[in-house]
Amino acid sequence: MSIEKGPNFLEEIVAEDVKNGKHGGRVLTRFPPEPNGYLHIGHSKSICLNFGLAQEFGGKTNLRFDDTNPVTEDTEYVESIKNDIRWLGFNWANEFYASDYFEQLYECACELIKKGLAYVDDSTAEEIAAMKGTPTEPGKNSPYRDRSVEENLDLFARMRAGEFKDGDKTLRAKIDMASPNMHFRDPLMYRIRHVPHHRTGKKWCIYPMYDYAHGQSDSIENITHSICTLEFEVHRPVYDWFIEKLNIFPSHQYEMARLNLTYTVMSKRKLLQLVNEKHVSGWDDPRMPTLSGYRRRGYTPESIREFCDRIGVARRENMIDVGLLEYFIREDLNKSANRVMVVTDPIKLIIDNYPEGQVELLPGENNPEAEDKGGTREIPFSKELWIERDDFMEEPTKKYFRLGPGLKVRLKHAYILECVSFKKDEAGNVTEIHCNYFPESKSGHDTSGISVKGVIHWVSAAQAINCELRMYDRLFIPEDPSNAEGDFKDHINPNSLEVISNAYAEPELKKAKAGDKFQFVRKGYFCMDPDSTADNPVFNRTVGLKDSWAKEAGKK
RNA sequence: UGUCCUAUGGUGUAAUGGUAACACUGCAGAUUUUGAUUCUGCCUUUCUAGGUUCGAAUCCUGGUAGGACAACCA
Repeated sequence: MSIEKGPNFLEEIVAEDVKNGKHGGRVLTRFPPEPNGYLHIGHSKSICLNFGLAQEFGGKTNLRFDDTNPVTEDTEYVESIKNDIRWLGFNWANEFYASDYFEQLYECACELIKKGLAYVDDSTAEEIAAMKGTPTEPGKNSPYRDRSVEENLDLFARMRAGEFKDGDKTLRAKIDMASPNMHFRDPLMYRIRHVPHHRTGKKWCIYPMYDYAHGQSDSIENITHSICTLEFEVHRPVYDWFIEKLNIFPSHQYEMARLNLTYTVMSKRKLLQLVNEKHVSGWDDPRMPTLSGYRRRGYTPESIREFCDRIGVARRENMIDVGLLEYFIREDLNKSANRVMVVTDPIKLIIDNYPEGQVELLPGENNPEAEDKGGTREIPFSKELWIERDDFMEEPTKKYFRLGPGLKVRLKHAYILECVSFKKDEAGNVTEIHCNYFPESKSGHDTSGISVKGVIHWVSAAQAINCELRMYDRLFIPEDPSNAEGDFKDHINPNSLEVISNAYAEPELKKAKAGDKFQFVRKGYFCMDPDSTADNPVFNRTVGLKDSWAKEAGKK
C-alpha cells in the first residue's frame, strides 16, 4: 500500500482491530466474484485491496466464487477469473465456492424455521413485489407468514426434494415488513430453480439468495474483514441479522466506493452486451476494461496495481480520469520497453548522395531509460528509406523543426540530412523526398559541427518488414457513457479502432513474440497481438506517447 | 415527500481539534539524437448558514447537492 500517503480508512480499521487483538489479531479477507463474466479494472481495485490488506497485516485472502445463481454462471468464467487474479500477481490461500456450503446453508435455514424466523411463501413474484411496499410506504405481511414450524419444515424439505415448480414457493426470513430498510422486509432466502449448477450439477433445485448466502459464507470461512462496494451498505443489517440469529462467527462487512473510469463502462451486464452484440471482438478485446482486455492491449500487472494503490480508497463516489491509468502504464513501459523504429504512414525518402547498393549497420540503444540501456541492436541504413509522412512539411511553419524544403533534420541513430527536393503526384500529394546526407554527422562520431533541432525515425526500405498496427482509442465518446442521454451503446466511438496495414518496421521486430512490448519511437507503446503470423505481425497500440507537438499544432 | 451514505483544487486522495498537502491534469521554462523521458517553477481547494472552541476541513445543528435502497441478480 501507499507509503507516502496516509492510511485509508480500511487500513485504519484493520490496524485498530489487530492492535486490540480482535479475532486474536488475525486478518482474513476474501475476494468473492460471481463467475458470470470476466474481471474488469474495477475488480482489480477490490483485489488489490483485499489481498493488499491481508499482506500488510500478515493475514491471508480466500478466493470464493459466489456461485448461487446457476442461471448465469459458468466454469469458463471461473477459469478466466483465476487466471486474471494470478496475472495481477496475487495468490489466494484457499479456493472456495459458495456452493460448497449449500448443505450447511440448508441446515441453517431449517434452524431459522425452527426458531420461527423463516417461512415458506406461496406468493408469486408479483404478489411479493406488491406486498413489499415502497421506500416511503410500509409493506404488508404475506398471508403465508404465520405457517407453523412443522408445515414450514415440511414444505421446505419438499422444495428441496423437487416437488414444486420454479417460482411456486420461496423461503423468506421473517423480519419486519414495515422496516424503513427494504432489505428487512422479509428478504427471500431461497428460490426454486430446476437448473443444473456448474459445480453441484443436478443435486439442488433450490438455491440461496445473495443476502442469505454471502454473510454466512464469510462466517463459515471466519473472514474477519469483508469488503464490498457501497451499494451493499443497506444489506449490512441483513448480513448482521443472519449471523446474530444463527449465532455464528461474526464476520463484519465494510463498504467502499467502487471505481469509475472516464470514457468507460464498468458493469458486467453492459460489458456482456458489448461482447454478445459484437461491438467488440470478445471479452479480451483490447478496448475492453477487462483485465484480459488490458493484458492484450499491453498493460502490465504492475501498472494496474500501482494505479489501484494510488487512486486510494474512500466512501465517496468518484470518477477517475482514464488518463491516470495511462500515466501508470507509460511510467512502467518507459523503463521496461525496448525502443524500435516503425513508420506508420510511410513516404519514400531518397538520399541522393548516398552510394547505391550500400548498406550500413548502425548501432541503436534499445532503451535509454533502462539501467543498462537495454543493450544495442543493429539497424540497417541505405539510400532509400521510409519516413513518416508527418515528418515532412511542404511549407514549414516557424516552430516546425522536422523536414521541409531546405531544412535539416537528424535521422535517429544515423546521419543529418538536408532536403533538396520533393515530388508530387497530380493530386498534389508528396510522393518522394530527396535529401543529401552529411557523412561526418554519423551518430556517435559527429564531427560535422552541424546542429539540428529535429530528430526523426526511419526504416531502410529494402530491409523493412511490413506489419499491421491496431490503433485503439477510447471506446466511448462521452466522459460518463452510463449517464449519457439514451442507451450507452449509442455513444460508442466509431473510431475506437483504426487498422494500419502497411506500416514498416525495422527488421529487429522479426524476433518479437506475442505479448512482447515495445516503444515505437516517437509513436507510442505497442504490444504484439496473438493474431500475429509470420507474414503479418500485428501490434496493438497500448497507449501513445505524450505529444506536445500535437497540442501545439492543434492550437491553430 | 422514508431510511441510510457522502461532500477538500479540473480529477483523485491526505491532513485523525493546531501552518490545507501529495499525485495526475493544465500552463511556463531548462535539458534532450524520441516535440518522449527527466528537472524546475506556477495556477487552482475545505458545499452553505449558524454553533462549540483560544483555535474547526475535522465536533454539533439546520440547509443545499449528489448517491444507494422497492430483482425469485450479485
